[in-house]
Amino acid sequence: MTPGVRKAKAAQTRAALLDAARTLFGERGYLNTKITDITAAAGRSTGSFYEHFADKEELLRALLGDIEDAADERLAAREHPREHDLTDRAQLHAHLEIAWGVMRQHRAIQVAMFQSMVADDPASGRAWRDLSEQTGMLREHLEWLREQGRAVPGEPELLAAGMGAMLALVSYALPPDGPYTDEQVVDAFTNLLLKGLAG
Amino acid sequence: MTPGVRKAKAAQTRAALLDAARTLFGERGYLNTKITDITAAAGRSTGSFYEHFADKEELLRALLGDIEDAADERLAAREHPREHDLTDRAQLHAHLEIAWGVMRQHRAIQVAMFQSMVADDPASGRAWRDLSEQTGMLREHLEWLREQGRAVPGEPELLAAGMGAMLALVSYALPPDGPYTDEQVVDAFTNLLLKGLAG
DNA sequence: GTCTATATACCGATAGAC
DNA sequence: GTCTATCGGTATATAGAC
Repeated sequence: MTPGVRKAKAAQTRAALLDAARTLFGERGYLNTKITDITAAAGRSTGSFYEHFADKEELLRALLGDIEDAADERLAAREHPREHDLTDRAQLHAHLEIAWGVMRQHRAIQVAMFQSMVADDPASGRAWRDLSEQTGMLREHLEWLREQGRAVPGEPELLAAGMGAMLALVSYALPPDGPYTDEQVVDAFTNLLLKGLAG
Repeated sequence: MTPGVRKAKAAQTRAALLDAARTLFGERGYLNTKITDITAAAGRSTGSFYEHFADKEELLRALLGDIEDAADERLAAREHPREHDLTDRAQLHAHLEIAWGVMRQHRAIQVAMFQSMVADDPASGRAWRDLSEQTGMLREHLEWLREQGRAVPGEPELLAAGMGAMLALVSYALPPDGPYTDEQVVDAFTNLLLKGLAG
């Protein structure tokens, strides 16, 4: 066997592990999926796992690349400068639709990330850091609004985190075959955030 | 020793376990706190734990009574019929302030409940059930609004869950000594939800 | 690189003496 | 009711053959 072939086999194993993990994370969640479950589902041995990943968390980070690529792709389709006016219905709707769509399309990974975040030591501050980082774009749009002299209903970081929290937790909790369609969710939250209850 | 005294000692042990658990849940979270950690912190033996609780989850349910009592108490101060107009700034603010205050004052228990909920099998549907139940009051207020012929920006259950998700996850993530005061948070979310971004 | 087999560690839960 | 001691199950990670 040439080195190239062996390398290809290794890549195949790595891909099989990632695939199996994604499936299992979606079915039973991240925390309830053991490393031996992943290797068994991938048809590999336990020991083989550690040739590719140091632990389960590192595998999750590798999966994370997928969802980030998907998000970047959807965002690259249109330019995304700071100068987005979230008080414009169409622009707010587009932002929520993309965020919700990515979370739902890669639900297994979102579930895994969410569980991993919440299982961490609460005192580590990771949850707030993650939430703040993942809503950085929303925050920048709000900061831009404020720089334009427009009234913003509170601290941009706080508002962005609140909106992100709403989407993330509802997406985590709402079953895939739940009672509401994606459109219902996006429309409801667009209305709620755009005009608020007193619109 | 009379039976009465022995009973009192038992109650003391039970209380010590609950106290120790609450402290540890606040420090390291629910998932990272082992039963032996609780008994050690309470100055009792491992075996003694099972005389009072079947497992860690049952202890959490016992702690849950505390937070529910606190919420009921704050709500009993004023009547809380369905006929609350959440499009009125003062009433919305009051609701958010109470919910946020209870979560922050009993942060250890909220952290524990949140971790317990998220650690469960995602396919169990528990997360959505919990979220929906805990926001039942908001939902009823919205349903009442709708019955009055007022426009509501989406399905009441969905909107209520979204608002609850925002509060719950931000409260979980935001450190107790974080960069924002309780007032800032409540005001920001009141503004956001009352008038929305386009207020 | 992949496998089998195992060391290591940990935690939940119980048995039995007091 | 509380204690000490321990069993039993389980998951991570490694060692060594192929």
